[in-house]
Amino acid sequence: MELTFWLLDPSYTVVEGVPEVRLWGITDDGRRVLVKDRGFRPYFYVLPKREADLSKLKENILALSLPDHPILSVEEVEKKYLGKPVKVLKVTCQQPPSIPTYREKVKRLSSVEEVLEADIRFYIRYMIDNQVEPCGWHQVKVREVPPSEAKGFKVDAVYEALEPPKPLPPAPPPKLKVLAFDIECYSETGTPKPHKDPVIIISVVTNSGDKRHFLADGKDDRKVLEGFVSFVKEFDPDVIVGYNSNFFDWPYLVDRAKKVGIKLDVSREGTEPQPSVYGHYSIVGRGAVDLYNYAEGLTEVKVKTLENVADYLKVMSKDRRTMIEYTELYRYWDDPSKRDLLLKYAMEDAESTFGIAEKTLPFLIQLSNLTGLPLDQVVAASVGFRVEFHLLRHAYLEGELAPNRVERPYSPYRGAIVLKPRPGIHENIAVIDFSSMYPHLMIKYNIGFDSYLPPGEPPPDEGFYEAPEVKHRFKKTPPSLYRRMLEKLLEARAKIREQMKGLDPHSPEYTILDNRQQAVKVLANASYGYLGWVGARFYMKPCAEATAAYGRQTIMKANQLAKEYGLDVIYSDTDSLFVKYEEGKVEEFINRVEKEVEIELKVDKIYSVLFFTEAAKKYAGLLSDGTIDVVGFEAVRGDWCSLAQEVQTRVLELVLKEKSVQAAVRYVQDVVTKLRKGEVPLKELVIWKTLTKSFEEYEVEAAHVTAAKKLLEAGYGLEVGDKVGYVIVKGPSDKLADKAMPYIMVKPEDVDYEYYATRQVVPSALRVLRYFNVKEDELLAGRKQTSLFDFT
DNA sequence: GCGCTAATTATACCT
DNA sequence: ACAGGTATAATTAGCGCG
Repeated sequence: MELTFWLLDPSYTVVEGVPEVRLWGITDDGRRVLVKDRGFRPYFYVLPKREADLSKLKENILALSLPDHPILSVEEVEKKYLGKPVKVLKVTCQQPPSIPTYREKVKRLSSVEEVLEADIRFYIRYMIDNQVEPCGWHQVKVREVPPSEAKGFKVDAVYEALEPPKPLPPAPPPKLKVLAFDIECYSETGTPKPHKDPVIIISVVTNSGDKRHFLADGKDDRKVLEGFVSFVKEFDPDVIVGYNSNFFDWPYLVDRAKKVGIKLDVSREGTEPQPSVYGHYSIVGRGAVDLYNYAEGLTEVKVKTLENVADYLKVMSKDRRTMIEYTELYRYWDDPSKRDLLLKYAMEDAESTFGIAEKTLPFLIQLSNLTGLPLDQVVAASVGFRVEFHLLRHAYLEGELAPNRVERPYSPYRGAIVLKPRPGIHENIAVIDFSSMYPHLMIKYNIGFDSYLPPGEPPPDEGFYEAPEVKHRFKKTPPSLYRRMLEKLLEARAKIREQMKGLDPHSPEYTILDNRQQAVKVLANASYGYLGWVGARFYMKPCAEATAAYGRQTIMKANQLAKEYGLDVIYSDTDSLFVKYEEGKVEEFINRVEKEVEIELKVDKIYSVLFFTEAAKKYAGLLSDGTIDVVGFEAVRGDWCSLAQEVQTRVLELVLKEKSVQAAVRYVQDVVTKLRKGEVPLKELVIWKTLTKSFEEYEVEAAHVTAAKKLLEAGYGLEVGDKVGYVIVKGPSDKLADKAMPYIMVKPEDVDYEYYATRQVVPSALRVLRYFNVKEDELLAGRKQTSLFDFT
């Protein structure tokens, strides 16, 4: 029979010595199913040395075969390696776990140059080779496995694939069952530890409208764990989402369940959550998604707490949230009069998580489908790996072998051009930029690891492109794999955007397409950086270096033409030009540049008023709708206290919009006065900085590090990558590092308000106001003198 | 040892 | 673990100095 299903989660196992790929999915009629395929075998490639005798090598490899998990075959196949045709041996084995062993043995054979693609996970290999796509629809010929033989699989039906599934054209995903959860633990001393601290609450929200708590019995958490497990089994979610669940909830639940003797068998094959690739927890048959991974990509949110992210995504407003300090949680559990509040708080966490999932899953589903990484993995994988898996799919289709991942020393190269801005206020400025400059340059000059012509190699008849300055050469034909891949991505995006035009922006069709085009954009934009990443399989520095060099040439050309057209360039960074907007001239200029460099150029924004300091990468501009863009300034940097950010934002508003330096000065003076009187909430004085390495690795004493040490002493778990919130207090010495206190330990009377006045508020205001002759003294003096002139 | 500047370290931003 | 370019603050090293 034929079955149509949408692939949610791939896994595999070895049954009776045979590898079995397991495709967990949802059918077009809404049944949860498992499709098993025992027809696929793991393999790797052997690149022989040039002088090697292939038939001899074949024999030598086969001689390594062990009876328990044999080598099934060694065939000679034609492939390409970095664009060059090669004869390689494909070594097919019986069992995936034997691959690493055979790889090591084969590698040591004298006539072997390299072993390739031995480290690609079995079910990923299966999907690549059969063009099976995660989060995509497929059709497959199957035989149903009788229910009596399918016990232990928590699905509506189990099938055996008679041949590999075939992908179907893109269509909307099925209705997925989504469950969001969050746990609270009981700890009187800092971060809870699973060996001693129980789970007291698990709150759950589902998209069937269910919201409920599971509670511990006092400090006995057996009931809460059991309740949760049986609820998961009963609701049977396709996707389970948490927030920081990879680092907290799942490992904690697993440890706790073990400790109290409860089986956390929440997967669709009755197994526990397992730690897996990219630091994520996998639950077989479901998509376990940690939305913190998604939040890591939101650069606009500086401190990525659940509350902040939910607020930013308009899922749950921050000022309407029930907040309880982590240190206080246990008191709320112990005190019957406060417990309801704790339950409310816990539920709001689950609701926020659920809300974020609703908004982000459609995009993540598209990203999974496009890259070929399973949903749970694609969320956890970094940008580099997303690009890489997408690339692996292309490489396979074109017969290109994937190089091995090797450790390389960091090796930087020259990048883009940034011009110094013209400081001060400007009016009517257009920001013109090249669309997707790097991808288009790579296409135009056929850049790629397979088209690269190393020094000394004779050029082909068809000719080559030679990059400026760096002189790297690339064959003009055939089109590089990178070029074809990027063309596909850019075409796909253009097509999607065309389709979107006819649709209502609020319709589900529109949303799906929008998510798809965003996913495509992510990949296209990261493709240039990937080639210069020393961790990349397809690392090829000359490609990245040449692309950057062409980029410099292109923007320089545009700058030169702007001058010829009488356009005043005020600033330029990488692929953008800020020019005085003169309508006719700008259009003519754009046409000319497009003709010369063959890359689309467009007016991105027009600022009615724009402000620059002497510094590059910082500006603030007023748009016609009255909004102000702030770029690069302290106001958008997460390592300044929010009071200083607020002050700078307001100052920019007063200067750009109200055009009143005087009002800005008065405003700052008022804030300074208030600050000195202690009338500013402590919260606004917290400075957040990331702990980027372990304590021992720091070479100097930094404020956030000393604050972090104090947190650690008090029992709080802190890890590399965490943000430390501290406040500067009147300290034992003048050294700032000695005066930094974790904000949760600070009393308002301890605060060093002079620090905030002289090192936070006034500097951030002065960054702008000093261009209008405002002096530090004036701002610090409080409101006395009336000031100065306006620039208008 | 003191007071200064220059160099180094550390972070977060922009395209 | 996508890239390089840039700004900025704070700490530390280095230097002159009876």
